[in-house]
Amino acid sequence: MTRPDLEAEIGEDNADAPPFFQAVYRAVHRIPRGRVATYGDVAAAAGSPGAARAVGTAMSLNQDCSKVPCHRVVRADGTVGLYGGGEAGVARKILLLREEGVEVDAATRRIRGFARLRFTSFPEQA
DNA sequence: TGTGTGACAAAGC
DNA sequence: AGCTTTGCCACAC
Repeated sequence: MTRPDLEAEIGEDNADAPPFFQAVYRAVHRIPRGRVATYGDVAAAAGSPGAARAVGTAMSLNQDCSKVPCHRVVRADGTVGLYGGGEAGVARKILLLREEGVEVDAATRRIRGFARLRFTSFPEQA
């Protein structure tokens, strides 16, 4: 993949990130609107099953939210998890999800119909 | 090389 | 249904 292609996919700034982070960003880029994936799902798609924690680190350093919709990456227990900016960030994450039709319980922060909305069929990487 | 750091996860209680 | 270990991984220093 050429650099311009990479920049178009994950953003110019993200194109300088370490290899694993780039793989993560490319995977997250593929999560369809209105669907969600867990940190573990993304780790597996990026080629490192079990690296869920490292995915969280990658998300926290994401430089281009328009190309890498990290609000669609949630916890395996069905709760939305964290987001940059502390509590206000989490509120923003919930809002973004709601805008694409993903309903989140305000009290428990659990995604309604999580199993149904969970996206795992990432295309196999070239 | 070794250590510390998390937007996690599964198991134990 | 919750809270607390314990294990995990890639990365930065």
